Amino acid sequence: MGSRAEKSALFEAIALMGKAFASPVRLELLDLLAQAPRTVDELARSSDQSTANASQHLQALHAAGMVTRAREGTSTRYALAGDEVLSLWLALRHASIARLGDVERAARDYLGDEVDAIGRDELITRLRKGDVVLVDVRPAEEYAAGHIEGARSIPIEELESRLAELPADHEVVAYCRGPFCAYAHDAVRQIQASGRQARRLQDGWPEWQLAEKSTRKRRRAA
Amino acid sequence: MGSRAEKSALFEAIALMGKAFASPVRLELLDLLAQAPRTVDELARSSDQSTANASQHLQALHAAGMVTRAREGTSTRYALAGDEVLSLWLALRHASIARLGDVERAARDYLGDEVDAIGRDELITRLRKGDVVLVDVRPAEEYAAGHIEGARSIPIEELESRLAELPADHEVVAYCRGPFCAYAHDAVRQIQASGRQARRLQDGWPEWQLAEKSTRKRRRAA
DNA sequence: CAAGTTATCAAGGGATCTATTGAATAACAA
DNA sequence: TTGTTATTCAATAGATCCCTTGATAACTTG
Repeated sequence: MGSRAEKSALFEAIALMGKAFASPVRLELLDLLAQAPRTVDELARSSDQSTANASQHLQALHAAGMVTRAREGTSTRYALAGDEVLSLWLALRHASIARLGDVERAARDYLGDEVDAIGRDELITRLRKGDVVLVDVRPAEEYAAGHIEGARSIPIEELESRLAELPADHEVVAYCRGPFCAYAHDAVRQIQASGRQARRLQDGWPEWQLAEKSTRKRRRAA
Repeated sequence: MGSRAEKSALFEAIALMGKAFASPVRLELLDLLAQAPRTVDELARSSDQSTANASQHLQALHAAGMVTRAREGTSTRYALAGDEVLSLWLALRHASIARLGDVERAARDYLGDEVDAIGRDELITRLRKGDVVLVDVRPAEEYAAGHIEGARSIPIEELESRLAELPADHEVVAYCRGPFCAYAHDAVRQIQASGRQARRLQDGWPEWQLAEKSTRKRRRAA
């Protein structure tokens, strides 16, 4: 007990999970799974990987305990293994933004010009007052897998043809997968171009969902 | 904007930090730095690595933005780069405990039999009532670098000879580096063997410190 | 049962990572 | 200056990781 060998074994066991974060492909798969469970094929297509490669990386994530796997007839559906994993991924993203300038630079390149954002707290009070319309611009399946209460689904590809559904006299808030997802940025630009007021929610569905759970827990404790 | 190349660049930038978690040696170095800043030589000795190897890993951590480096005369002192990094490390440890059975098994092997633990909330109320004595059993330098308010320092190596300093009529709570540190476990066993009541604090100094900061922030916001 | 999907397996070349060794450098003290 | 200590650099061999390719397995549907 307390020997070097046993201490090393401990850190090696943790590094097994750490290794899972060492590949950009796996990170992208995790990011997709943070929205909704998906099959290998869907994940491979969304991340521009060959099926075999996506499958291999998913197996690595599975071995690291980060995703669960469920057979569904002819296909296999992978999902994040739990909230610990989600918050770990969000913590990595957060820390990398804070510490690596390249991440912010890469994000700017990918997202284009910054658009006005609104924070969680402000959105909650505005929603309570009823003077904003909240729009989920992710694909319909992701909305179906979970969304912010009170949001309506208008996938980004349908937005242009459904602009008329949005009120002209209220501000519109759009949200999507998270701070690195281009959908909400695009949506805000489109909505603003139509003469309406619009902002994007600072975070996306995964962050919102985690925040909900932790405030609920804190309230229960108090 | 929004192209595959730019999206890949984004995930590659994040993976730069993710790669830092892929090696057990680097994790151990991080764990040591979570207690207090240290020089290369100290880190190498504490982690049973050659100086050159420790230096190389520290440089990798530095490139990943996870540690800062400061020259101090003839030596170089490394420190965690910020709270985001600390909470990221704690999140990894937490998720690995939750998801990888091997981690818990390895921890049990390293720590020996479980001893009674006390949580943060209970400790706070007991401290307020003044009916427990809180002991920091880490090395004196780590106590000096930061400790729980109201704790007294009795490094584990000195504990046996200083048992008399502990009151027999109050419960003693010992804490150390964290849930994977053997010091508090050992301390509780020693104190109990001397006929006193003792428990270990569930978490260690790093967790406590982060929790302090986040409750303070929440209170400021409210 | 045959054909078609979907996912995994197996093997290999190329890239990357790791620890070791020994030399080089920087700061300081005598 | 010369020696001492603390750290980094450079080179290297061995291990591991990554993606591709082609075959295989599991299951569904016609």
